[in-house]
This record gives sequence, structure tokens and C-alpha cells, in this order.
Amino acid sequence: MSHILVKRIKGTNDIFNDELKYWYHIERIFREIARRYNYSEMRTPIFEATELFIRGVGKETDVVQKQMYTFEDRGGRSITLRPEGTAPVIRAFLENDLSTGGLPKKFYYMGPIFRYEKPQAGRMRQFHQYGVELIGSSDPVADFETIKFAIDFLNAVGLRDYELRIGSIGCGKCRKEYKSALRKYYSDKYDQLCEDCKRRFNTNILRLLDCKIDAELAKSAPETTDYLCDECAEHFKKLRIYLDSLGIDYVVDGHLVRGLDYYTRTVFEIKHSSLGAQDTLIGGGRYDGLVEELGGRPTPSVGFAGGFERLILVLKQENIKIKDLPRCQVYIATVGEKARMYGLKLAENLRLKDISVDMDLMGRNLRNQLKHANRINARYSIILGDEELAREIAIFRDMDSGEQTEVDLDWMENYIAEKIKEGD
RNA sequence: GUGACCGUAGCUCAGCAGGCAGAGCGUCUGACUGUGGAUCAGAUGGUCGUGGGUUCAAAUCCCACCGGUCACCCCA
Repeated sequence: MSHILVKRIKGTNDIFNDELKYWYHIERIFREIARRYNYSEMRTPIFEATELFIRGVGKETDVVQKQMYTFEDRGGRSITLRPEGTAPVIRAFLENDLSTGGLPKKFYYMGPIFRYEKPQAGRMRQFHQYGVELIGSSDPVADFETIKFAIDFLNAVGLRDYELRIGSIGCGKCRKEYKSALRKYYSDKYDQLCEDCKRRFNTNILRLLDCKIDAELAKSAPETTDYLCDECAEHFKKLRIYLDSLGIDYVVDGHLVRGLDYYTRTVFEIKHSSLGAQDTLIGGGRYDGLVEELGGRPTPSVGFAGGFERLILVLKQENIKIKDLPRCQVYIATVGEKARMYGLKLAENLRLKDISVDMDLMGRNLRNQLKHANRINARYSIILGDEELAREIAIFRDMDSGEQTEVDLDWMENYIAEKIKEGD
């Protein structure tokens, strides 16, 4: 190969060959679970007005501050490649007036997400998420449904050994109280904090909770769930009752906080131990203020999102069996121009019967055609030369066993269809 | 954005007290004019990540940049 002039962008990936089976597997199962829960797909553009994310995700979040791919288009508009999936779905919900026809509205989506970060295991600049949004219900049963959806999905994909953590960060009121409690707790320990945490003490005190250096201090820090107002406490309690009665294992984490500003009340994460430092497989929660923030009427909602790439890392790590990519079923090898002509016709007829057929497109001799058939992993080959044509037969070869049979030409299509049916 | 380790053939890697760029696998061809996988023989394959510096001489030593990996940060 000559030397490549243009390489792919850092933190992006080409996905092809055997790798694709993981993607198909996840997509198929996610759609299937969505169907069972009656969620319909929402496809939004991969870029949006920058303002959407600033308002939706929050000006002060890391995502908005330093991770967005933002640029000006030729019309001078500020455009951003979507760094998350929820704000666009809510935008589409509002823009298309989808509250008409009754709430709640339930959507799922899958597609690329972009964040400018330094790539590492389980973290890419272009990565892919699947997610759901349940728009319009404040009932804890809605929180329960999205969590159960996520669990059903992971189970169906073939995973176990994941851990569900749930928490509640309350409404705006509870959060204010919690933050001041945190500040109080840390104020007399300020000198023991690491440099980063000293900075975060003022900028984003919630982040002190998952600092790796000051983990010991964080352990006995106040818990969000102890600072909930009556309504929020009741909401969280009910959610737990639903989870308990349906036998879902979870851990309550009073230190669970999330990085996007729109979350209220319920937050949850599903982690897997076989991932490295980026061990969150699915993250989600309730966002009761977002629709209003984007210009709609108050519309409490819940959702979650998960990353394809991280899930695939786990599937590989755990050696989960994934259905193989479909195999080429028949390769037609021909010798001579007349046979080739007949082969073209045969290929067409087989393809009309929904059979996958490949044939020589290189003008190779028989030996090399079979070699190629072997290389593309064809299940069967048909060998047809002028000699066979004259006798009105063709050779049917099983490429796994090497067994050959002569089959009458006018019976060949049926014979192949029969053989393929047996193989299923 | 910060830090550590790493960049040699399509892939995995060797070569690094400076002195002709190598191996295995793969690929192609032949043995085998109409039968793949196995074997054997031959061939193909490289701005040694990029640029600069030191030197008679740099894949090897030094610097910068780019890329990869992992961790921090943050999150899916």
C-alpha cells in the first residue's frame, strides 16, 4: 500500500467486517425492546443550533464549556455537532408540537454523538449512543419504566454482572440545601483537599464527591437523599417500592451526581466492572425543567442514554456470543464464456429467491475462483463449464465438507434452495 | 487541557554500546492447462510517524510536532 495522505480524525473509528456484528446485535435488540415498551423512534439532525445545548445542557457544564464541536456555517450561524441526545429530542418534541395527541410521548434514538475530549479506553470523540426519552410524566412509575427498559435491554444483549446505582438529587430547592450542607462539611476540611478540589470547592462543589484523591473524605460527606423535600422524598420512595416489588437489584448512592445540569430528582447509572476507568455503561435520570427551559410548558420527563462503544467493549471482554454476520451462500464458478453467461442467469434467479450469491468478477481461472470462494467463506459453490453445460448438469460443491454432487441444470435452483433450508 | 508509555512491511514484532532495514504471518505467482483450505518453491512489500538537531555516518542519540495507548479531568 502506498502511503496514505489523509488519515481519519483522532478519536474516530471505521467500523467494518466482523466488528459490525456487535453493532447489528445492539441495534436489533434495542429496537426490539423499544417495540415491547411502545417507544417510537425519533431521528434528529446530528447538528443543531449551538444555543440549544447551551440552554439545555447548561452553560457551566464541562460538555458545553470545553467539549463541543462548534463552528460557524457559511450563513454565519453557530452550529454544534450534538454532544448528547436529549436536548435535540426535546427540541423536536416542541418544534413539531408533539404534545398534541396526548402525553406521555415515548421516543428512542440511536446515533453518533460528538465530544471534544482526549480519547482513551471507552472514550471517543465521535461515539454512538442509544437512548430513550419519556416525556410528560412526573409519576415515579415513569422513572421505573425507563430503568426497567435499560435493564431488560442489557439482559437481552447478554450481559450480567452490571450494577444499577440510583439516587435522587431532588428539585431545585432540595439541591440548594444539599449544596450548602456539602459546603459546610468541606469548609473545615478545605486544607486537606487536593488542588483540583480546592478549585472545585468554589466552581462545582458536587464534583468533590467523586474525586479519586479525596475519596476518603467524600465517604462521610452528606448524602443527597438526606436533603430531599417531602415531595421529592416521596417520589424517590415510590420509585424504590416499584423496583423492589419487581425484584430489581440496585444500590442507593447518595453521592451520585451527574454532569449535565438538566437533571432533577431521580438519577441513575449502570456500571460494569470489566470496563476501565470509563465504566459507566448507561446514565440517565429525570429532567423536569428541561422542556420549560427550551420554551415549552412545564413537562416533567425522564430518560437514559448508553454508549455503543463501551457496551461492545464489555461484550468482547465477557466473551458474549454474538450472531455471526450472514455468510455468502453460493459462489458460482464458471469456465468459458457460455457457462459464464448461464451463470449470470442462475445468479439472478437465485437472488430472486433471496439467496446470497457471488461469482467471479475478475476473469480468474477455476482454481482461483474456488480459492476466492473459500476466502469469502462461501457455504456452497456451483461449478459450471462448457463440459457440464453440454451434459446439462452442474457440480454442486459443499465448501465445508468438500463433497460434490452432479445436479441437473433445470433442477439446480430447487436443489440449492433445499440445501440452504436444511442448513438453517 | 495535564501526565506516563509507545510509533520499523497490510498485521505481529526483531534490529537501538550509531556503520547495507530484517523475520514470521499475509498477499501474489508457480508446482497443480477444469477443483479452495494442507505442503513446498519463488516473488511482492518500507519517505523506520513528521520535521529539525548532533555526527564522517542516525531506525538507533537529542528537541519539537503529529498519532496511538492508558490514567487524570469529565462522561456514554
